[in-house]
Amino acid sequence: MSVQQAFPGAPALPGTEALQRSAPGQLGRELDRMLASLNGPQRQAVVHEGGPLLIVAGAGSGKTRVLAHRIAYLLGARGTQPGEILAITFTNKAAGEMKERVATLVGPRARAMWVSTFHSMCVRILRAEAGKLGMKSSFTIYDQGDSVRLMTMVARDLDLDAKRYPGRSLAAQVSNLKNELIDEEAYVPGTAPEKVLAEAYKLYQQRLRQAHAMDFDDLIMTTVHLLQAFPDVAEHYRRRFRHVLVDEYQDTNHAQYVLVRELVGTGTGPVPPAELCVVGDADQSIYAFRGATIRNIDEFERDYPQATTILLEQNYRSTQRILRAANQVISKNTGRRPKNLWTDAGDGELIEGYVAENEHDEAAWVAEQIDALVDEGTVKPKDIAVFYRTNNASRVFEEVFIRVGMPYKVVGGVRFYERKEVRDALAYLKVVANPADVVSLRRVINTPKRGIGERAEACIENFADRERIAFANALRRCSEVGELATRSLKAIQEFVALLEEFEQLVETGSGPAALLESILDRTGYLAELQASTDPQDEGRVDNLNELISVAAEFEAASPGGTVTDFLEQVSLVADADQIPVAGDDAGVVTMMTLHTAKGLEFPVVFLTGLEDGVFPHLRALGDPRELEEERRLAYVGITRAQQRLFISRATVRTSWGQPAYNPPSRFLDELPGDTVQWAGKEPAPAPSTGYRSAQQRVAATGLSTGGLRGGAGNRAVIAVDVGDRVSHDAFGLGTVVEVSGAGDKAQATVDFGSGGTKRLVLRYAPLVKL
DNA sequence: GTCTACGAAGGCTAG
DNA sequence: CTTCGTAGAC
Repeated sequence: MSVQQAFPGAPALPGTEALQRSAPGQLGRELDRMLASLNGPQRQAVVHEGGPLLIVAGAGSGKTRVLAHRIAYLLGARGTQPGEILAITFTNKAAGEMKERVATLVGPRARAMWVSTFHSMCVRILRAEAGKLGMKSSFTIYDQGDSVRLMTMVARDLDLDAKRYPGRSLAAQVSNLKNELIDEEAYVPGTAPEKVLAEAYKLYQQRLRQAHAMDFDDLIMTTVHLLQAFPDVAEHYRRRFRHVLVDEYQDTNHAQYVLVRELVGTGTGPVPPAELCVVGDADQSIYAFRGATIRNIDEFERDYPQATTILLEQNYRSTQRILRAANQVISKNTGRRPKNLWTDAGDGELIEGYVAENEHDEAAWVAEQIDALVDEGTVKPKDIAVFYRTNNASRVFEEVFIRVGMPYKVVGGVRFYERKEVRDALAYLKVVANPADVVSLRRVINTPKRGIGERAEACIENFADRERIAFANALRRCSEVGELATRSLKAIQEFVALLEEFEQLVETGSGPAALLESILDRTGYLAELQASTDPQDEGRVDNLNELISVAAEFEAASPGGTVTDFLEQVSLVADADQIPVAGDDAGVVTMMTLHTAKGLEFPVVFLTGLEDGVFPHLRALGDPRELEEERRLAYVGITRAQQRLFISRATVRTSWGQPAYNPPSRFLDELPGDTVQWAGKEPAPAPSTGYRSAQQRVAATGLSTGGLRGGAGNRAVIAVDVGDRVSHDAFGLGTVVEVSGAGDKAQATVDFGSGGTKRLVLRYAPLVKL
């Protein structure tokens, strides 16, 4: 780490004449006050000039503040123009907040900065440079669902065995290749399955091009290739962005890493390299599954030999006790740069733990604790967050919260934009904005049912192939197909007329909201839902109304915004973008996955499902590297808590419709013993008798538990048959060779291969059926 | 030819 | 427990 220039006191203000004229002296005082509010390393990070800067920011060490202040300092004290700044954040929400913070410091000219996510930034560049790539600037963005659907179509066209090569898996592999910047030309397959993948990759890319579409990973990869293939384009952006700031650098993948490098430049051309500032914490890297690699942060100094590293270890968020727990857990990971978070905030209260009988009991306990905390009057629901490892865990909490009348919001999960009706409606918009978009076109061609079935679709496709025209054009020329039934032909003609009507609407200046309303009305989509007796469809109507509101809001916020612009905004939203904004009211309890929780903080945090097989996730148990990632996830979870941390696990949990006896999470053993106070009893594997579960207590105190399933009296035992493959936490994989007894006394003899043959009581054995 | 109902299969985290 | 694919009914 290089020695930093001491805080320069009252900084001179070179090159900000305009500002100084409008606010003489005031900006200087503002900057002084701003710098004085930072600690030493933070201040160094803010005022650092020149070479690449790595800020290793521990959890809660004020990195967002440092970034915002650094930008303000660049603008206020170093004469940087807002247009020269590119800041890349993790979510759109973070980008918005960053912009706002800077705006309060330097005024409305902050608007000229680029503050966005990687994906938004790439879309912006790609739309501007689409011509260079032979694309229309109104290209459609395919999300994961679209990619999988397209890949499934590709696999079918290649006559691939759907069992061996599911679209989902092929799409995932292609995604991984793109994250490594390996395009379909560069990919060199070795094995037979890889050759199949290569074929699928090629055809998939061809179909994307025909549809004028890009998938999520294309956005990054194509931007990199654009910058590499067109030096003039690269130079243009390098001239423009003299400062590149990247947040959450530990979550960048290879493609994003190269993208940053290309934007910054090496200075070998006519433009000197931009000033690069990255912020991150290797201990909070939790996105390996989408290609993120800690390497990027660990090797920053090797990638940029001139780099300066600044370590932020003082934590302004949590109590010392919470930090001690977090430090202890993360210290079990190997090969990490040692880091020790500290605070002068004092010890704080003990972490409270609870061993629940089952997941319902766990949820009831959480609800009970929240109720008590809110009753005390010290915290409001909005101060409280409940975290879980996987989205499906939210359901049980929702059930209990609804029952006890606790206001809450689930962030993420079955995301709004992934709901069927919302996707259908958006698919119509996509088709209108981009008729070449086959995936969307085929999604809506018979939605709602209008008598264009599989057969008719195949006829059109054949015709399109024969005539070498696009599917959309074949539809329009359906009368020439010949082999179509009159009935189908009529249906198709009506559908085409409908599409033309919508296109007409856009040409006459309708915005996305009006178009959406017209689509839902004229296609009969809304009418069908309203006429339905299915109670689920009521919610669907609500969701569609919500979507229209979103479109109306979009129009209000960006006048003149096109349908394409609206679709872009909608496809790039993140889970974390929908976290409720803190107001003056009591707000609601927030529930989310640990992944979504990254970057957030709450006075009170509940960390649930601390069981081996849940958290750490089952898929990570056998893999030390994945286990370390789970541990980082635990570290992220613990460090979200400001004042109070509650942790819980369930002795038995229903998963996949089967009860599973999960052992305590190994992370529990890694917590310092004196930081946790276990409620009710010691953390023992078997539930003892004679204590009342939270579920029973909730029932007794009038917080009715109604018909909670899987209660204490209704203990289910894992059902296995001879020949079943099972997994045991300690013994590994095995095969059931004998079953005896019934109910609680049921036993199974399991052959664990090299692990020997064991006789297990199913009631207690941590056995999972495969 | 198209729609609906049933059985099988796969299940995490996300822009 | 959900989503997908395939078989039978309209």
